[in-house]
Amino acid sequence: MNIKTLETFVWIARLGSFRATAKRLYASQPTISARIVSLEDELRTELFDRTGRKAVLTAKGRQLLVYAEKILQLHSELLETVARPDAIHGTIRLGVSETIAYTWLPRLIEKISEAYPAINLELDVDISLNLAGKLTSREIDIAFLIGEVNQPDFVSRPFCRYSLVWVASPSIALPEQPISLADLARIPIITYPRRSEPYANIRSLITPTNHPTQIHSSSSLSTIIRMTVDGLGVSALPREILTRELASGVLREFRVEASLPDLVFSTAYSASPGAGVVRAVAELALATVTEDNRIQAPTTGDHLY
Amino acid sequence: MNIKTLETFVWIARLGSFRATAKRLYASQPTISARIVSLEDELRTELFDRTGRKAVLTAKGRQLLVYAEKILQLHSELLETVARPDAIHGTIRLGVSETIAYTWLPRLIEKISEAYPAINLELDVDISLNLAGKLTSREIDIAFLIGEVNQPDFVSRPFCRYSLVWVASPSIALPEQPISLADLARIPIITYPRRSEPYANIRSLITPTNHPTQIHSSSSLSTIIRMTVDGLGVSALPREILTRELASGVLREFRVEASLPDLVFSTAYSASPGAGVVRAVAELALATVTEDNRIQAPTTGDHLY
DNA sequence: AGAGGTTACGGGCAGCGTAAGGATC
DNA sequence: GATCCTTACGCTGCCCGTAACCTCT
Repeated sequence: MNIKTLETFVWIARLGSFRATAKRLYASQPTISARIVSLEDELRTELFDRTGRKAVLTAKGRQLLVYAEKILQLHSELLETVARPDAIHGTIRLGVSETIAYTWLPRLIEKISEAYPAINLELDVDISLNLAGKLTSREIDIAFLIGEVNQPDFVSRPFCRYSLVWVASPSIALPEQPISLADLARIPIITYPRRSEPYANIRSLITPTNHPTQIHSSSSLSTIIRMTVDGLGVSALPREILTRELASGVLREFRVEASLPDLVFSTAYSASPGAGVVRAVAELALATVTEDNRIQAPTTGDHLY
Repeated sequence: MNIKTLETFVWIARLGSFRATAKRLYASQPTISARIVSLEDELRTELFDRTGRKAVLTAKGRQLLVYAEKILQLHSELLETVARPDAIHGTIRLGVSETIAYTWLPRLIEKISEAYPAINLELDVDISLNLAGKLTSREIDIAFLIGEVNQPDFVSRPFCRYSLVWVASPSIALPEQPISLADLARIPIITYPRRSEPYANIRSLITPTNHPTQIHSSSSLSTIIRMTVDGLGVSALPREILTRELASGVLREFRVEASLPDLVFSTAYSASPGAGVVRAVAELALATVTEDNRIQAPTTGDHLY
């Protein structure tokens, strides 16, 4: 019995599937089978019922799960405590919403590589709704997303807030004074994808005007910015991702009578034990934000993508 | 990192020696070295200071020890709980005083092989004083001995009691009535080794008579019996080891005015974690005694040695 | 010199991936 | 038939023991 085998066992218990575990642990499916067989041989007990679509724990398997999770928990605590940071290795799957990717993600990644040079990061940029789904299906280990993940077994903590500013190309004539919602509704709006919180906020903002406003949405922030710069519409975005465009004058800020709610981002990750490194990364993320005590623009003006 | 490596680490910490650990774990000394080197490489930390006569833990090593012992503890609990009994394997070093070896040790061994067929037993028959020493130096895992082991980190529980009967060869003329201590002191006495509790008890029994009694002692119970049968002296032994001799009439019981204290045996083993199987064997030993609710003679009249 | 740990090296076996073979829905 | 796990098999790499070497007391 070794720790790798116990980890395999725990992941099968979590995912209900040998195949998914193989993918999760970057191994072939027969390898996963072999590990469990060896564990079952050693304990002379069947651990999973493989008939049926999902691998389901037997009674003995449930007993083992308790111990295995405790051992994995201790093991990862051990690594955090006694290992020198560069000895902590492995792959962490990071799910981030694009706004994060545009702002302080580069700094976070820098911090992570600095603190844990041997950790491999896998980035998955997606909208928050999908990130939450990927988190619960354990396709990613930790997410930085809009809103909170209100699932049992998941830790979710708000950690930064962006207020949105309305911007438009100078080619669109707009007054210095705040414009009314009715006026806003007559201009095409480019924003985050449908099924995202900002989209819903804008939708509910202009719905009362009863105007059939054109709303373009894109899952790519750089596309939103590009379209706005090209004068295809106006958009409401965090000021932090627009530093270059506002400085060079290709975009101009304008004001609207009604205000949009801020975007509140949280970090979320599985609360189940054995994910000490993930928790450490979450702490690092929080520290990265709080050390400046406020949100800053990325150190470089260049976008990530 | 695997459990075997952690176990190796813990044993070096306990014994202060790579070499002793190699012996303890039935491996070569370079193998032990290699395991620790690999652990140190993985954690990128030095765990032992090898200069000097003893291997001594570094600060990081002490941190690791805490986790390693917890993990080993969980691992052995896991084996006890979820493994089918015949899957529990390994070697247990059993230290027993000869009286135990003569009486219910065969039944205990039978019970152990029955409950845990894959466990290897290593027997070490010695006098109780030496057993206590071997226990603290971890040469044996569990001991069944006279008296208690009053050491920190050791569990010690009394579990059976033998009263001693005086026996002599019929060739020695002795009255039916109890004889006085003065009379007893005139006969050579054959008993347990010096530095043993029974020897001390007999010594203090006859010292008041001020008679220069001949006391023969032997570390071999069968020799004591043989000498007594041959009429070289009388002896005080548990009735349970004399069933054959008393039945065949080669020994006869006689009474003495003063009485000797009973021999109280206890089981003792290390209280430090990671020795779950040892504890299980201790429980089994207690059960073996208490199920009959009294001490019995061995099922077979034949002696072990 | 002797006790104790490290280095060097060759052999065996455990564990891996690929490919083919059931079983269940 | 699709999905999922098991079996078969060849290969790689790790881990072990032996032997020689180094380093303190």
